[in-house]
Amino acid sequence: MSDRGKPDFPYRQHDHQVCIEECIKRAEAACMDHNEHFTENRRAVLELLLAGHRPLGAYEIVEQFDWKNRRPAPAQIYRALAFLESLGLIHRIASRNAYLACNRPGHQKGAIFLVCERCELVAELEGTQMLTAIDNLSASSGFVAHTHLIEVSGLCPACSDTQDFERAET
Amino acid sequence: MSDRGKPDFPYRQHDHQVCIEECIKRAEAACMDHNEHFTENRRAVLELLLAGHRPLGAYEIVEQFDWKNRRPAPAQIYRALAFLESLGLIHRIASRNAYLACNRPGHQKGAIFLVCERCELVAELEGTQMLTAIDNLSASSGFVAHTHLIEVSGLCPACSDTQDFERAET
DNA sequence: GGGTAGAATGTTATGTTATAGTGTTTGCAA
DNA sequence: TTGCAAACACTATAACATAACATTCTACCC
Repeated sequence: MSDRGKPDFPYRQHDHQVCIEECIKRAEAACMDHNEHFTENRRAVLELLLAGHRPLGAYEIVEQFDWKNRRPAPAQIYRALAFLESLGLIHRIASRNAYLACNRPGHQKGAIFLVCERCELVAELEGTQMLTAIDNLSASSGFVAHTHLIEVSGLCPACSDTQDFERAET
Repeated sequence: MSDRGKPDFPYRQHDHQVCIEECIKRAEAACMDHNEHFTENRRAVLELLLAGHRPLGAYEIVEQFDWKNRRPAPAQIYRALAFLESLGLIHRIASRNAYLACNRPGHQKGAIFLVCERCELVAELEGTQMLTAIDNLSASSGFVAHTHLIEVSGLCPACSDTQDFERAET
């Protein structure tokens, strides 16, 4: 990976194992807080999403799901996804019809997603200020904003660096 | 429709027939410019989308399509949609899996969509400044932005005004 | 006019994403 | 131990989208 002078793109030089463990811990805590169960099914789905900072389609999750040698039906995966999303533990990437583990704990709202067209890496930026600006713009039209969707497609630093087609590392 | 003090939300007090005609004219011109044909199929799809400032799903278009008493296959509709989108005459609303006629001629890029959760009306705002800000934010992470998706869900002025469930007018 | 190349359309089939509906199991508390 | 609610299992189907290939239309050249 070439780091020459590139700015602080998320995930560069991070310890992914620690990252995963922290996310799981946060998930457990969030379930406690909401008096919900962090069941094995839900945990398995979250773990698959945590494997990389790349969004997975629901059916990719179905395929990769190997807990107790079972291949669950889509409905089961969608239930887990809906649950995890309701707790702000994952996000749906609308432009890809895919799901991504959240890495901004405690900041369910106000994310901007940078989606790499080449390696599929997705960075989640804090965008509260941006959202405020958008809310103001909406409000000036008399529109009452509830939820926001901001997704940017392009090339991540690693991919815009390289000319060949190797994938950026997680 | 109650107008008391509400700001300039798009489509209020506009002549929709004129609006439609202008869009059709622009479509014809755009096709001329690009040396493409504005075929009856494409026109029919665009006209359906122009009927209201609401996004239609591809299969809604299939159902409403009555040109020459034929009911086209989805593929045909998707071809027309892809064509119209390539010319910037329509937009895809990702959060709804639906398509919307463009009403910002000549400004293919840089739109922000305000989607009413109640009446489904979609306003398309000029958001070039916002996009520049987002590009700057992305760039500070070393991300090279190509395309943007900004969709806001909420309530349009008419719907946030009313307590009952009648729909806002087109 | 006739030929022809490319665009557009017609048609069939299938791939992909998402949810509805119903019944069963599980965990927990009265 | 019974009863309840949450979660899960399973089946089916809805909803969205594209692949592949045949046919028709259109513009243009001879």
